[in-house]
Parts: sequence; structure tokens; C-alpha cells
Amino acid sequence: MSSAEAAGVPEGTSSTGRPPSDGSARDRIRDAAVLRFARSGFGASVRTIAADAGVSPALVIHHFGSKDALHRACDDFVLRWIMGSKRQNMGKATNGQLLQVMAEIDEYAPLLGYSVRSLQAGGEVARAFVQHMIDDAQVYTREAVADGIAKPSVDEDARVRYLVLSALGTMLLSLTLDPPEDPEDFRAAVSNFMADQYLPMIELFTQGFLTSRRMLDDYLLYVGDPPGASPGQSDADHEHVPETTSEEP
Amino acid sequence: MSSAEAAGVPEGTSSTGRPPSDGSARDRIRDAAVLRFARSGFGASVRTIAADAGVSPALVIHHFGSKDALHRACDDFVLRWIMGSKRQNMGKATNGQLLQVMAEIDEYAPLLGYSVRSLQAGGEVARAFVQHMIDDAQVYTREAVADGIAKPSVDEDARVRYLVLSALGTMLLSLTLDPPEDPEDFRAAVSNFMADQYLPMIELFTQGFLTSRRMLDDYLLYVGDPPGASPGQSDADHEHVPETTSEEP
DNA sequence: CAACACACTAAACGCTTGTTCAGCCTGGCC
DNA sequence: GGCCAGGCTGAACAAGCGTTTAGTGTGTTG
Repeated sequence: MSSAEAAGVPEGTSSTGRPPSDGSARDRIRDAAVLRFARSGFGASVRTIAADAGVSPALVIHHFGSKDALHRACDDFVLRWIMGSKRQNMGKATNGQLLQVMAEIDEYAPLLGYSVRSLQAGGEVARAFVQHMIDDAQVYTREAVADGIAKPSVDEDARVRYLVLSALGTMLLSLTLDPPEDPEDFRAAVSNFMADQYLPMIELFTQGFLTSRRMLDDYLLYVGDPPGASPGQSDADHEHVPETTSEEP
Repeated sequence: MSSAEAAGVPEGTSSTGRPPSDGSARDRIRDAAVLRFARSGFGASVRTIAADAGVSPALVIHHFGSKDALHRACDDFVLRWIMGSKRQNMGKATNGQLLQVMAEIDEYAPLLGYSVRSLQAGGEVARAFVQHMIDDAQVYTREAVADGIAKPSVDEDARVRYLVLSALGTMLLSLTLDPPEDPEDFRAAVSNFMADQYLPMIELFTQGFLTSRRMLDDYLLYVGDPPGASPGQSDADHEHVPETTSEEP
């Protein structure tokens, strides 16, 4: 939590004090907008944001041109913030798999709410956010497979994409179904979610769900080898239980 | 204008015929609202819905009282429809696991868009929708475990909840990131999604992701037994021993 | 027939929205 | 000093929203 928003400056506008160095009002508006969008969604009104920032609605438009442009500016800001934070955290914890991504999210805290709203709304930030996570996870997963921590996949790219979409989507749906009373506290909600879902998730990641390979083998036989496949992976044929499961299309 | 009344009155009455049992205009408004909400989200205006139904905005309010009440009526209608369809499909395919849930969704087609919007927006329908899916999956999973198709879990309830949240959430996020150009066609989008994600999903379900049980065992050791697995329940505590012949060292 | 009920509508009301406009205030430059 | 640039504002505007109101037409009922 940065809590850098502690700029006092309540309405005691003695001589309209504003630091002359750089447009602090513009930044204050942007910060207020990010916070308000996170709290109330992107339907939040310009007037509300202006009130949060302690300025007039007209000034918001004066500085950003329109509400849409303000939204885009917030997207830019958050995206830049995330990318910086990512690069900073990239070094540590190369042991991580996908779970690591979730743990990292907990560190993204201040702008987590904004990201969640963006994911709910779709659009450019959401796509970029997910894509960056996928890129990260690709590195982690490759290393995990090389280190023998993770099993190889028939199609690594598809698996990484699925795992990221799954981890994010599950959390997103959970947050949507039971949103935190205080919209400020996405962080606590994420922690709760992790506490609830960690066991089944890691259980699935450890032992899988099905007892037989039949479904997978049938599918592989049906579609042929997918693009990324190198068929030499004899690593994974240890589990041939010739079980006659019930019928399946 | 006013060609609306000439268009599409299923009952043979030529002029403003309305059966005394149930008003057809009311139904037409509800149907138009469901479609419009699915197409444009719940922010769609009463005026738009009225135009779609070929009536005046005032009539919408006259019949439903308010836009919120109309929304609730649509929720009721869709929920009832889903529950009926569920009951109808419940008989077949008891072999299904969670994948079955996804396949079923493809059959929910007409109201799929509405459900997706509801899941995106959260609220009562979304919760009910998910809960019903969980209830279904609980039955399926129990049977699959009993039949030896699915592996047992340390906490079956938590697993089912996670699997449903994961399956739905993944699809929801995918649909949000790349929404279909024609909002009518959520069905095709779901099919595409399934085509893309089936392999990694079934691979994960078959072989898991991690090579060692260590993370799971560490977690179980750390938290002790989860709430669902009381020691008296002899049914499910055969899984505590670290047997897992399917895992490589 | 008159009288009522009710589906239905055009028009307007009140409100909120994003945005614009004219002008105030102040700091810096001549 | 004068004067301009620009951050900043209160007031207003147009558009859209959900909803209300007053009223029209029509089928049913006494």
C-alpha cells in the first residue's frame, strides 16, 4: 500500500495552494479517478471524481479533455505501474509456477481494484494485463519444467494461457459473486479467496482429477498432434491404466 | 412506425388481441428485455427495450412498475428456464464430470448471453446460477469418484466449488477479453473457447501440473485436516497416505 | 345504451450525465 | 505599474435517463 494519497489539502484553500513545480492538480485528479474507478466502477461520474480530488468538474475536462480520455490516462498510468512492479518482482522466486502469479497479485495491492474492474469490463488494459501475466507465466513454467518441478505439456503455450485464464478468471468470478463490502479492500478479498481455494487448486495441480488417461489420449488421437507438440515426450506415459470408463463422445 | 403491432403476433387475433390469461405484450416486452440485456448489458435503456418490443416506454413501466422490476422479472424468467432445462438434461450423461457442465452450457444457448451478462454483473442470478451448477457438479463428482473415474479429494465440497468457479470463470474471462462481434452469438464464442481450452484443461485434469506431492503434503501438514474431512468419515480418509503410485519420484 | 376496465400512448417532468462558457484570480514577465 | 497566460470555477447547456400524467381507444359488462 503506497498511501501516497495522503496529500492533506482539504478544502482549506488558503490562497488556492498548489505546488508550482508540476501540475499537481492534474495528478491529484488522476489519482482520485483511479481510486474512484476502482471503488465504484467505470460508471463513476466526473462530478464524483472531481469532488474526490477537491476540484470542479470543469477542471477535470480542462485537463483531460473528456471522461474517456481520463479513463485512458488512468489505464496508461495503471499499466505503466504494473509493468514497473512486474519488472521489479521478476527477479525473485524463480521457483514459482502459476500459484506465484496469484501471490504476486497480492503485492499489486493499490491498483488491484482498478485491475479487477478492468478485467470485469474487458478492453485494452484487461488484455494487456492478462498478456503480461501469460508472458511471465511462460518463463516460470518453462523453468519449472526444466527443473523437473512441473510436468511437461503437449502444448506449453496453450497450457500457460489456460492456467493464467483459469487462475484469474476463477478469482474474478469469486470477487464478482461476493464483492467485498468495502470496495477498498480487494486485497483482503483476494486473500480470503486464496485461503478458500488454495487446497483444491493445489490438489488438482498435484494429482489431477481423472484416474485414467483415456480422455486425453482419445482427444490426442482424435485431433492429431497439436502445433507445439514434440512427440518424443515419453516422459509422460507412466500412467497407462487401461480402464474402461463409461461412454464419452 | 406502428408496424410493430402488425408484426409477429403469434396468436391469430388480427387486432390487439390479448388472451385474458396472460398478456402477450407483457411477454413480448420481457422477451425483448432479455434479448436486449444479453446484447447490450443491463445498462440498456427502457426506451431501447420498448422500441425492440414495438411498444412505448410507458407501457414497459405500466406492466413492470420500474426498470429494476423488469430486470428482476427477466432474472426470474431466465432462472426458471435454466432450472427447467437443467432438470430435463439431468437424466442423461451421469458419466459427466465438470467438463459436462461446460458441454451443457452450450445447450443453454438462447439465454446463454443473459447468463454471461449476469455473471459479469454479479448479483442474485449469478449466485443462483453458480450454486445450481455446483449442486449438479456435486452429484456428478460423487458418482465419478464412486465409479473410480475421478480421484477422491481431501475436501470434496471445496473441490467442486473450485472446479465450477474455475470452469465458469475461465470462460467468463475469455468471453470478456474477446467478446463476440455479434453479441447474439455467445454460443459460437463458447464453442471456440472450448476448442481452444479443451486440451490444456483435460491435460491438467489427467496428469496434474506438479511432479511431486510436496506442496500438497506441506499444506495438509500445515493446516491439519480441512473442515469437510472429519476423521469419523471413513468413506474418504483412504487418501491420507501418500501412496499415489501414479506419481514419479 | 352507458359505464367501467384496461392496454396503450404522447408528452412532459425531474434528474443526472458529460461538456461548454464566460470570467475570476494569481504568478510571472515587460 | 500594466498585462497576459493559464489554472480554476460557477453556472449553464444539451442529451439521455427512468418515470409520471393525462388521455385515447376498445372490449366487456351492467
